[in-house]
Amino acid sequence: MSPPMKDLLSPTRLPLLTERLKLTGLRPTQQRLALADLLFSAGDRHVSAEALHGEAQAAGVSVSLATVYNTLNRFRAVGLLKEVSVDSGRSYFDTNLSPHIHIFNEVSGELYDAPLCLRPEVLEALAPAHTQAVSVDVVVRVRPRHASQEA
Amino acid sequence: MSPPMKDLLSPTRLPLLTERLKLTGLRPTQQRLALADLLFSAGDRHVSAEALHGEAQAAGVSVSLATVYNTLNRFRAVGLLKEVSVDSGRSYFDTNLSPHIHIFNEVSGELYDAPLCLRPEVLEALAPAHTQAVSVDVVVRVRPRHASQEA
DNA sequence: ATGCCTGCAAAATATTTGCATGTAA
DNA sequence: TTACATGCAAATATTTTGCAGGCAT
Repeated sequence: MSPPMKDLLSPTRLPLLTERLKLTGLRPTQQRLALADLLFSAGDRHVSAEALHGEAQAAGVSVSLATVYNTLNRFRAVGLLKEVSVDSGRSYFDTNLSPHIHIFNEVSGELYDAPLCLRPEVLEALAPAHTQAVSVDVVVRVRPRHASQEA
Repeated sequence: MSPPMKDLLSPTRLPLLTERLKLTGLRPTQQRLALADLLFSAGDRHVSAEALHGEAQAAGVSVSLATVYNTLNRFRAVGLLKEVSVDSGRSYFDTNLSPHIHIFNEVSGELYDAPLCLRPEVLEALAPAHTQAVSVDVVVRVRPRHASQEA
């Protein structure tokens, strides 16, 4: 007996998100619109599938975890998201599509962004023969000062 | 009825590997010595737990996958290996301990090394207040030229 | 002899897939 | 109407853990 999912999106953002999905060739379904709203309406975000699922539930959106995974993978496939491998065993998805550096606090789990200044010709020069560079992922792992050595 | 594991290691490498493990505080057990031999006797390597387990089996070394995981984690904990997050959902361990760049071919799965030139003060400057940089991981993802867009 | 190490299996975690049903075009 | 999307559950995949027995010191 929950309200229709569309009512959870503001009339301002709904048409924009709908258009954005259509441009990628993805159908603007209710679940995709709701997840897109959570992802793209609040600045740059780094989320795990589990975390996004939790946010959706909290927002009253009915969506299964499998659909969250499928949606994140589709969004990545069409270039709406980047996947970040900062911690093996768990995937994070990043709404910041520009080349940048991830600062990962190994103790708190926080993930910050920092700008990356890398001339395109340098990136291309790194690719071995007969390959082209697709992206560069930089992760700087930090700890609180004076913390112990081991994870 | 397999031969003693020690016999699989050359008399030249055995004492070196034994000493290396002792220096880290790890007991030089047969399984650890055999895995260390596979890891450290052939230049820089990038291996997954599963792959290393397979190599050990092929070499006639009796070792369980759980022990491979435990051993890789211990080796990393004492600084003999670095862990690489190039592909979420699977861990790779790297015997090259110096700061460097990973060139990852997304299509073939190959992983190459490239030197990283980064002044230490630049790395430190990236760490937010009250944190210190522990390491920097750079992964350049490449594809064969003219390959399609999607993973 | 003591305490760390191993093997096995089971548990824990993370992600993908099959299929019947639902929904956008 | 037709093809694509969703939900659910089960299947996969990866890694960790508990415990009885083994081995290095």
